[in-house]
Amino acid sequence: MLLEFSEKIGQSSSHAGIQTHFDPQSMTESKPTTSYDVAQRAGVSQSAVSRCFRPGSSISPKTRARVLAAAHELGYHPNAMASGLITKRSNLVAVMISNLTNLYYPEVLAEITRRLSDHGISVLLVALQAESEADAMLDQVWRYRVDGAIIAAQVSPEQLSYFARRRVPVVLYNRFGEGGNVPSVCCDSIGGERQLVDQLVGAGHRKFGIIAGPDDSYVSQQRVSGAQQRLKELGCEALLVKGAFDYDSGDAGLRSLMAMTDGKLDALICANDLMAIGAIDCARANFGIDVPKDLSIVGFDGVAPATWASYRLSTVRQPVRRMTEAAVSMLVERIEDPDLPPEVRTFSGKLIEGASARLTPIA
Amino acid sequence: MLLEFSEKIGQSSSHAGIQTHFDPQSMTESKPTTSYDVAQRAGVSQSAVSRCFRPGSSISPKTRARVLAAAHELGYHPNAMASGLITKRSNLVAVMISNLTNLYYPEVLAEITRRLSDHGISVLLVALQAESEADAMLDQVWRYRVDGAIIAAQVSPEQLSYFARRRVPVVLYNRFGEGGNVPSVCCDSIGGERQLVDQLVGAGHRKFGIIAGPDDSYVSQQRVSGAQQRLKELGCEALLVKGAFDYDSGDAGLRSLMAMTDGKLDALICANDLMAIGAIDCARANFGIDVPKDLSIVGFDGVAPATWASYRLSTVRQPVRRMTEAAVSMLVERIEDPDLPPEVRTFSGKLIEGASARLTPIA
DNA sequence: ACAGAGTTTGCATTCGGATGCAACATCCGA
DNA sequence: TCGGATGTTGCATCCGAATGCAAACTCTGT
Repeated sequence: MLLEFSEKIGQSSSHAGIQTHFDPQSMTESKPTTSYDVAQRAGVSQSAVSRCFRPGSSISPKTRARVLAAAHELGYHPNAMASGLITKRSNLVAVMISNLTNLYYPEVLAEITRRLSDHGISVLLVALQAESEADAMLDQVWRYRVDGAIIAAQVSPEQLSYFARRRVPVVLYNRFGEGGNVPSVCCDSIGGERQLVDQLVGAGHRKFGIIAGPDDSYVSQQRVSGAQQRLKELGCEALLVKGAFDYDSGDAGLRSLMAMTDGKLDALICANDLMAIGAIDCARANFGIDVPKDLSIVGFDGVAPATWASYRLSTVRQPVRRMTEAAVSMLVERIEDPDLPPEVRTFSGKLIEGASARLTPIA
Repeated sequence: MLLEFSEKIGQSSSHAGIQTHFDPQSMTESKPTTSYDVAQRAGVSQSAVSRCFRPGSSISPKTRARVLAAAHELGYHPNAMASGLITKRSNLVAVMISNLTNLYYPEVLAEITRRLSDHGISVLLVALQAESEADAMLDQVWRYRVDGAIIAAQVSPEQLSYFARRRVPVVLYNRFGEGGNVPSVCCDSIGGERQLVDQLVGAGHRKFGIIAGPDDSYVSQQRVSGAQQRLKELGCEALLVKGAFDYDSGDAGLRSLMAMTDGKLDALICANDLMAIGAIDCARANFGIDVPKDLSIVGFDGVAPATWASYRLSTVRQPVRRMTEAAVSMLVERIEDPDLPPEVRTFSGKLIEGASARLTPIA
């Protein structure tokens, strides 16, 4: 036996009413308690027990007290599988996330989980690594009859339409699906990048480099095209290299750009913070560049390390709390009423001046 | 309607056999398909359908093919709640994590999730923020009748014994419960710290500072006492300040220690990487200290930022893959056989030399 | 063609809680 | 004291898949 079973169970059997013999010993061996056990102990019907745990049901305070007491004594917890079976509500929501190691998502995940649990909803975590895994993982999602899903991962349109067909509400997080026909929560990448570009150009930068994220990333596309577009409007040239949203991509990207421009680069726009951090480290360590004096580097996201003294990254911080709050409430609303129209809520990020980019003209 | 329902359903109705009328249109409206629907379409009994999806059941290849075809056409997925109800196996495992924002846990979480899904097990994520939430969150855990739990969070002994009483297997991750009576997977904190101390002392450091983690953290206690003990053995003095495992604690801790020692500090041992990083930044930015020339700083964990060029932290890296692999397999074994004895598997971390500490004597 | 061994199949029941309905209790005013 | 409005309660049934059992089937050797 792993542990001592020492809890005081079956002691408070002093209240009146019909009672069957209750053997504390059997607790440790018997099958988990059911509503029938509780009903028997409380001297009521199973229905009454059920109603006790179902808000809004008709039950007298007296019965309720008796039942709750019995339930507590027996350590009873309603079986979510049984109740889900009949109510067709699992109170489970799938949260699908691609790369948990992205530094940005853990915060999002923690927030979402907390907020969902405020609604009495638990999280079925689906961590996708490779695109190919999605189908296998989705099988699990279907089996558990989740009430909805929050998706911050690459999911094919077919897979998305599968959700729609089953009428399982979905909210995309920083993605965009099916021409705006799927509810989603996004941070305004284009606006954010335009702000960054405006500041950088206003400060006198002219020659730009951009390190993009993976091709299939929606946010990368948005951020890059937002920056490119604004740079074009302002008559600046920009060289583009591809990255993978990770630290090493920042390093590699900067090296490529330095080679391409022969070192003549005013500012570097990275599609996320992690690459910006990699680029800063590379600039300093490998090229002896003073950031931001010789080169301005900006990122996007506002992850925790961006604020660290070594970087003090100039970036656009996504309003994680507001975004997760929106995602959860949009989802919960659609679980209540699946016919709500799709809606795309876009949030503006906050420009963080930081100290990795010169954002004002030289006096 | 949010999406076009254009999938080719009900087209491949060319195979022989008794068939009822099948209306593709009804797919979009009707209730989700059950094993009875599949049975009817395949012209077999519900039992046959069930056996098709249950490995090891007796079913002929022919029937199997028919059923699978029908299931595919109808988009059928077995209802995990219904099957869990009768088999008493939910195929759910609770993964409880305290502070997801700790940089170390996302990696662990991703690994664990992936490995569990290899066993056909899904993850019910429980993200604890405050200790006080644990009870409310555990209620969810009990309702879903999880098959087991992997716990990397502060959980009270009472709560742990609750698992034991219900015979729900638990594996602790980097914790230690009930005098070794709970299966657990740990990284050898004491050994790791001793290695660090040995190296530091061997390199000539004598005056040490230690920044601890939160009082209630098991790993913090282990790491700190491991370091203290070895330092004492080697006749070195060490000042201790308290932290909270976050970046700011590194900063604050270093400031305290500098004040206490009047700047005369040879080496700083931080109970985790994040605090070490905070301390490095603080040393450089606020005290103009050259790390590691004037001060050696070491951490513990081996998180991703520790490898970044700005830090190149000297630390002990936990073998995350081996540890998660052990945690998952220990749990799965105990789900199969709950009577397996508790077991504590300890893994040695890997010393990463890095460049934030001078680990060899001055020539 | 048939007995017998081995396979495959369907029937009926089960898991634990939710809920419509009817029976019952309670309380109010007249 | 009684009618009726309101509030509680229990009964019976249902949700969807798994499974013991017995019936039906397949195949083998003779």
